[in-house]
Amino acid sequence: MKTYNFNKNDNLIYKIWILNKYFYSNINKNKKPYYLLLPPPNITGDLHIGHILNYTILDIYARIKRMKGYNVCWIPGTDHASIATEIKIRQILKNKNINNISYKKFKLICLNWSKKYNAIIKDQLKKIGCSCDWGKFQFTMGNNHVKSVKKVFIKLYKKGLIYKSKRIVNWDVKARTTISDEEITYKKKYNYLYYIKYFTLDKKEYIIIATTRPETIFGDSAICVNPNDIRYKSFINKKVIVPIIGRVIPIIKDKLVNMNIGTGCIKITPAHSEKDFNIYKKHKNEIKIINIFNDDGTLNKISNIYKNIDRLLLRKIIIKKLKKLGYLIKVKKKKSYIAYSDRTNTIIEKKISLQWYLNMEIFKFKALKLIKRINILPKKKYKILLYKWINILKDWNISRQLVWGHRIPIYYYKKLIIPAISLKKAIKILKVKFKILNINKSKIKKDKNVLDTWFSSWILPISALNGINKNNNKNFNYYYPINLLITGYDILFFWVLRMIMFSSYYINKIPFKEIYFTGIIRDKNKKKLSKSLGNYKNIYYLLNKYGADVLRVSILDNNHIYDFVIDENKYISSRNFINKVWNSYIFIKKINKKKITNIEYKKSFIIIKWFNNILNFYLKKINLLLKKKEIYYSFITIKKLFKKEFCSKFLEFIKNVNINIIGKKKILNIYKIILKILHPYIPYITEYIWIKLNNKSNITISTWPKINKVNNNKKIYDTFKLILFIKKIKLKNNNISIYINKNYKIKFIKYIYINLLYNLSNIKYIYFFSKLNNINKEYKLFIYKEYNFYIFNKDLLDKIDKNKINNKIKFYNKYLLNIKNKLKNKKFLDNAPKNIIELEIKKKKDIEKKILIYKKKIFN
RNA sequence: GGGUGGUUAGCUCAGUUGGUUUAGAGCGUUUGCCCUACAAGCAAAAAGUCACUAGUUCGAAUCUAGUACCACCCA
Repeated sequence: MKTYNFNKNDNLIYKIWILNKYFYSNINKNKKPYYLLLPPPNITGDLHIGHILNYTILDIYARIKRMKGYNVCWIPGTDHASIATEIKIRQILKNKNINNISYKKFKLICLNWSKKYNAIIKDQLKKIGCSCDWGKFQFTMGNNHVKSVKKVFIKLYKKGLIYKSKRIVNWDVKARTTISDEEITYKKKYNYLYYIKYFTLDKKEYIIIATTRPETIFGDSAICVNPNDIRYKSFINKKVIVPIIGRVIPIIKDKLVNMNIGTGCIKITPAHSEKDFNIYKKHKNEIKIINIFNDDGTLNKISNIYKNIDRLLLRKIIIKKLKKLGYLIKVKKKKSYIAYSDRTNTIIEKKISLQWYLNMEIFKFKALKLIKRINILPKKKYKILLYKWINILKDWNISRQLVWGHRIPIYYYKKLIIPAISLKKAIKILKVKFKILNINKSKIKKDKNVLDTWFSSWILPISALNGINKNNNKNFNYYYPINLLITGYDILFFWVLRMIMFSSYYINKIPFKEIYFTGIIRDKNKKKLSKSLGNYKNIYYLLNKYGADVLRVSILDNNHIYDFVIDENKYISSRNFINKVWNSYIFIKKINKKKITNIEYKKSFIIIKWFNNILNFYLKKINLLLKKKEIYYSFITIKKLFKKEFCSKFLEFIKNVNINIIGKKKILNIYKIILKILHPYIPYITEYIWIKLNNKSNITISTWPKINKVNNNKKIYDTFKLILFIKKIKLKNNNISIYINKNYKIKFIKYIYINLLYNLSNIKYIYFFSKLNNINKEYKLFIYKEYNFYIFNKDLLDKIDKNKINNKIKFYNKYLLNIKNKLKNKKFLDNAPKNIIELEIKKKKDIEKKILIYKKKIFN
């Protein structure tokens, strides 16, 4: 078979790995632990190529470390993603025209959804080859995790860090919940500023306010001006009438009002603006809070005839009416930034609301102390960013008005607030602590809010080892902290920073020793891959079309430190690469063992020795790159080793000589080393070939190749350099004779090397000369570094276009002039290092010779 | 408005301490080859004002500043 059949093999191979428990990890004091955590994907849908980027790089590290003898424990998991999942499910229900669903039923639907997608995600992770310990799988709504989250909440609550407070929050009218500041995107949009008249009680005077939101007049509590504003001094403490609704409100003064924006005079709606709310707090005695919205963004009872009309529609109605009644005097177009919800892409409303908050000060303090110990890769910029982020952190709104998520473990009984892990515990506390004996169970009420998703994922590094339910358990002490966390920089704030804060506070330890940030895969328009845009291909589609190894190569073949794009070309070139790996196996298998002469044996032996040197060189380079965590460069190097060195050179040479049993064994050893190096990057095909080669054990548990001690034989090195050069300039079927300067003859004096030269580069004759004059003018001069040699080949040179040669001569003349000027420059000669000057002189000589050759070509 | 990153061949990008780079690779294009691993292959060719301007330096794709465009993050 000429192409590799991944569909048949990949599943089978994964089964072999699982059956042999290769990825299973338990405490082994003789081995160094290597703890990895899979950044849990959301269960909102299946995985896309963006996830695969992180997981592939993680897998490479897991496999290399395993091969290097570490006890690798890679814990996989998924995130229940409370808000994202809930929105998704509600949307699906809405499309099916299912409304008014009960709490219990909805929760059940969510649970079934999570079961379905947990299974899909697990399957996809396995299909791309992730070597996770599946026995340790973590779902953020799993039993162990739910317990841990509750425990953490209660502990923080008891310490007084969690509190309830009425504040202005971001309200997503579609999802009907609060969302955090981080879940908001500001979009540049044109907006209109409306200038509206507010008359005083006697209707003789009026004041003009400018607002972008005329529909909020129902919530107007006051008009506010800056106390230093001369224009409005006479108005202060007077009263005005709100247009249309006729409510009387006071005019107050506050320094928070900017005199230069609009008319310098604003209306105050404290329930729906953070700034207004701040002003309200200072004037509590003078004004009231009026909430005008329902949870879905329609107007409430207070608006009377306008109730249940959406706010955006109402705006149009109100503007019309204001215009008709003569209140609206001016409309101004204005560019502004409008807040949209990341979750539902709807305009965010500000709303006053009672929410749970977590005081972050102690977390910030503890994290800043320990963050220095974390090694941040690949760029230092993220470290600066982390500090910056920590410092601007406000108290965290941790409650969400959703169904799907961790219910806040707080129970209310009459006026008592009881933090408890379960109803049973709450009753016990009531009985024991508060000594209430006749408890009316139906009057115990649980808090209706759920916790922000990140409140459950920030404890994951600890809770995945059950370190919260059983602190200092054996597993936890052995594995913690994570050795290397790999994740996209986009969740730096949401997740990474919070894990650092939690671990620092809770156990006074860093959660991970090292963090490696990757870029993000984008589409051709440089947009993030997202489910709502649908700008990516399904993973199953790609797996079926190309297979896991091709997918991995397509990802690895980009510098993933930055954001990048994968186009169809990448998949095709990666497929070609995998195919070549497969065909290298077929070729190796077909090598015939023959009985051969001593000279033939020596020839094959030299080729093998030469390649072992190359292999060592590459292995050193790859080890160094891996140590520096330069994963992209390591892959590029490995690809080059396989394609350019192993296939194009080594295997091509092998074709030209006969091989005996010993030779084949040595070739197989080389091939096995190549496969081992390739294995972490393309695990499936390498394992398949490994099995086909009749190895007793699997490549997954083989050891990483060591650098062999091979004598650096200059003679071999020089011979192959020359062979490769001749191959480069020689076209097939051209009769080439080569003349080598006698001074260098000594290098090839041994028959065996001469023989190899003939054999591998297909030269007809090799002559040695001592002086240039001795050579027939028919021969054309080529220069190869330190060797002077001539090649006889009329056809080759006749083909060369004279114009092109002229151009080349021009180019080299210009270049030569540069070098000559450089060498004339005293400053250069004084300042530049000796070797650089020597190099320039050498360059000059080389180019002069080249020009001479080209000139000869033309005039001959 | 503030910050970060980018601009190198038709496309996607490398270029790791300024000098072993006379700017490279893959894909695409053109040419020649089905020679018993691979046509998803091999061999070769064409293709570039390194965005622009100034500066530092003996020497700049590389360092500094500014400009333009693109993208992302934050408010």
